[in-house]
Amino acid sequence: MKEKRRALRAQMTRAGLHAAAVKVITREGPEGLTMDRVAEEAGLAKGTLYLYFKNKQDLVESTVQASMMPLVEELHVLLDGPLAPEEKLRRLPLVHMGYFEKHRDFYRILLYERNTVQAQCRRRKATRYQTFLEKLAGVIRQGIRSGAFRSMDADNVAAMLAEASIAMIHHRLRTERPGSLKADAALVAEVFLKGMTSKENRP
Amino acid sequence: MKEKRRALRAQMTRAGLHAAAVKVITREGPEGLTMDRVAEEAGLAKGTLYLYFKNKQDLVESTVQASMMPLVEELHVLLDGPLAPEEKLRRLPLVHMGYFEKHRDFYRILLYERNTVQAQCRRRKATRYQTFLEKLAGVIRQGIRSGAFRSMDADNVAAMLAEASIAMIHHRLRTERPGSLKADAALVAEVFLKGMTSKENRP
Amino acid sequence: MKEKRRALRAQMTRAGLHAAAVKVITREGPEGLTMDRVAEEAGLAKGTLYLYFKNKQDLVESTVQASMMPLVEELHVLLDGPLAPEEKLRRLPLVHMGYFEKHRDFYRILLYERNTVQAQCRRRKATRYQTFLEKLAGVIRQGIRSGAFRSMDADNVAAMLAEASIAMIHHRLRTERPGSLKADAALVAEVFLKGMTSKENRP
Amino acid sequence: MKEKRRALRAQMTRAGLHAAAVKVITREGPEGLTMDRVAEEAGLAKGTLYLYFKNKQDLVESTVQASMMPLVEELHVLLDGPLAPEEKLRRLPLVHMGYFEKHRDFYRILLYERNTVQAQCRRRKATRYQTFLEKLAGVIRQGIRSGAFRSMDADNVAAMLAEASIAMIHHRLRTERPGSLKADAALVAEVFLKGMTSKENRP
DNA sequence: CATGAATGAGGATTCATTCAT
DNA sequence: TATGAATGAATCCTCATTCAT
Repeated sequence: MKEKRRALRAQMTRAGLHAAAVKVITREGPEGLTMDRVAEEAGLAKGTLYLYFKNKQDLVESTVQASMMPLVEELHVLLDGPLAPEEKLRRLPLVHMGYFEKHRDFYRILLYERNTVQAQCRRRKATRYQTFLEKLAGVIRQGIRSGAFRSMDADNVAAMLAEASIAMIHHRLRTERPGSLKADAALVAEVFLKGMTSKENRP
Repeated sequence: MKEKRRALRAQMTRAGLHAAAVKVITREGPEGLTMDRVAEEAGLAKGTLYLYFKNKQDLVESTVQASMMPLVEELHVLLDGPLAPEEKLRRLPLVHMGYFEKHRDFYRILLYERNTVQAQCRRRKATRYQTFLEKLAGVIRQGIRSGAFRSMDADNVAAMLAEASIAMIHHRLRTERPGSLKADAALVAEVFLKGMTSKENRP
Repeated sequence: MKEKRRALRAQMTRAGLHAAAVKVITREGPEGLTMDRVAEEAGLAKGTLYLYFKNKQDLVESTVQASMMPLVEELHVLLDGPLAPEEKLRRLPLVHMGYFEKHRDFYRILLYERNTVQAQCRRRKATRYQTFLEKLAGVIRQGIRSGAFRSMDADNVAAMLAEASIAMIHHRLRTERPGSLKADAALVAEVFLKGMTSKENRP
Repeated sequence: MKEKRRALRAQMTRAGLHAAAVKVITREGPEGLTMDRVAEEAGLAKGTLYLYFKNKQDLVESTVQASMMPLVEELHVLLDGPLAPEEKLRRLPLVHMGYFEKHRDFYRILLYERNTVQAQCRRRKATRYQTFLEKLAGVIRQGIRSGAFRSMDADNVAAMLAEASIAMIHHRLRTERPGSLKADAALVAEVFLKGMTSKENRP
């Protein structure tokens, strides 16, 4: 009973600290993410952070994880689902872009993670992003086998598609009054689907 | 006369410092870029750096500028050239990717810039990258007007294309033995060209 | 009645905390002695420690006191006993060394105390160790008066003897398979007894 | 030329920092040795310390080394010299004690080192103190072989002798008006020499 | 022009101690 | 009594920047 209460409260504080970290990164950039500022943003003392996170690294990883998990979940549900590969790819950009449309703050986190990826690549520690890319490549390979797409390097195309979506998100966030989200997502989907289809392109 | 001599020598020292900064970023990562290390790498005293650059920021910006200028030059030559829009886009990825294939060190700089860009975006300071994107969008608009491409948001597609190229570069750098550069560049070009052509794909 | 019960329970808790502190010092070294760790080792909450000890310093001093009291007791019994001075000194090392042979953990405490003593010396607060040394010096003086020992500075010899015993303890603890405790204690006793006897060694 | 100047000045600054560290340890105890205080004592900024020492540990080790080297030198000269073992032991306490009589501040350093020894023992890293003890044990073994001393565990006696000297130093430092240094040193020497001789003790 | 010693603000982390429950 | 969340001072260390030579 009491255990649960306590665990619950701890989880809430952790969530609050995640939120504070996101705000700080959004406001000050990744370099500006200091324990002091997170604590201040959260209205707690510096030392308190260390009751909830072992490290700065722990705080950061935990924040990234918490921010991205729902998206990753959605993406995996889509990619693992029963739809045809074409349909999966068609819907992917909307899911991807929609998430950051809802949670604009998380875009900075996404970039933050992408950079961290560089460093971790050396240590060969698989990141969520890489896992996602591999699954996406798998779907593309399916599409190739099924004849929906022409033969090509699936890993490369997967990376291209993902980055194109992110580019769109970036562009929308920087634009004063971006157009319809659906339209933009559809653009990404169409370009890639058309670009990947096999047959009758050269009559 | 003497003025020129001096100016020339200064330019050479600056170039040497740019190179040193690139080496340091490549070796130690962006976080590891310190004035100390750049000075050591260049074989100069720490204080000397401040004779050539006002700031660390100045050094960094100048280094990025110097690293990217040749590429930007090439890209502008291509985009401003006499070729048809389709042909320009077809050649773009090879130019883009080829540059980083030759100067692998500069890829880290590219990423470094992309991050820094975020901060500068707020100050509404146009970056080279944005200028490039706009020019690329212009070419795409031409293609749309000429009927080569179907109607779509040129700015968005420009960003997608650029980021897709960068994704390919990234992927190649991380892969042990990447395939042929030409093939990969062709993949990007084909996907986008096909993806952008107008109707006649759906009969 | 109830008063006594309570006081008894309090004493037991204090004893448990002493034991916990000893364990922590033994395991983590003097620097590693933190209130957190003592609490954890004792299975109590951090705050609870402050119900039993005013301070960290209080806890430490109390622990040292508790660890050394039995030894001090034994030593005083020996020194205050009815034996002849020579016999007292002969038995001293075995008592001294035997205690730490039985309670190896307490050796760390002994060292810990010896350091802390430095600081307290200034405050002229007599320590148990000093009291013991003075009593030992008294016994030596007796021996000198009785003609068993030759004339010399009793305080100095007392300190020498005590430290020599500790050195032996230290040496034994660091040695993989130390020899017989009795033999080592006898060595200390003999060296000092011979060294202190009066003339008749040079015929 | 200039190199030498610079190196010389650096050495002087290092020496000054050693002195500052010694002062701080003497004044505040080993726990009180902080980089801040050393810097303040030396009249330098915190950061400056790190131009001369990699670490706090580096500063400490370097300080201990610098403080103890002359003594260690003297001791080794004595023990490696041509004298008979008895004579070496007879002179040892005076050398040992005389050093700290001249450099009273270094006594705290000696204790500091002795403690650190504990920690390093586990890492089996031989310390100067241990090296000294081993050499001393060697001399004692010589004396045993030559028949000057009776048979006994040389390592143990070496430790006893060394610690007895230190005990005397300690005692002298704590006493308001200690007696003659020579007399005290002679006391240590006599007790041990007599205590170690072989022959005619039991007539 | 060049140097490099010195600075000091800033950042991560630990830990004794308090206090509301 | 007992708890444990919260605190904030203290500590080690880094690094951009300045300035006297």
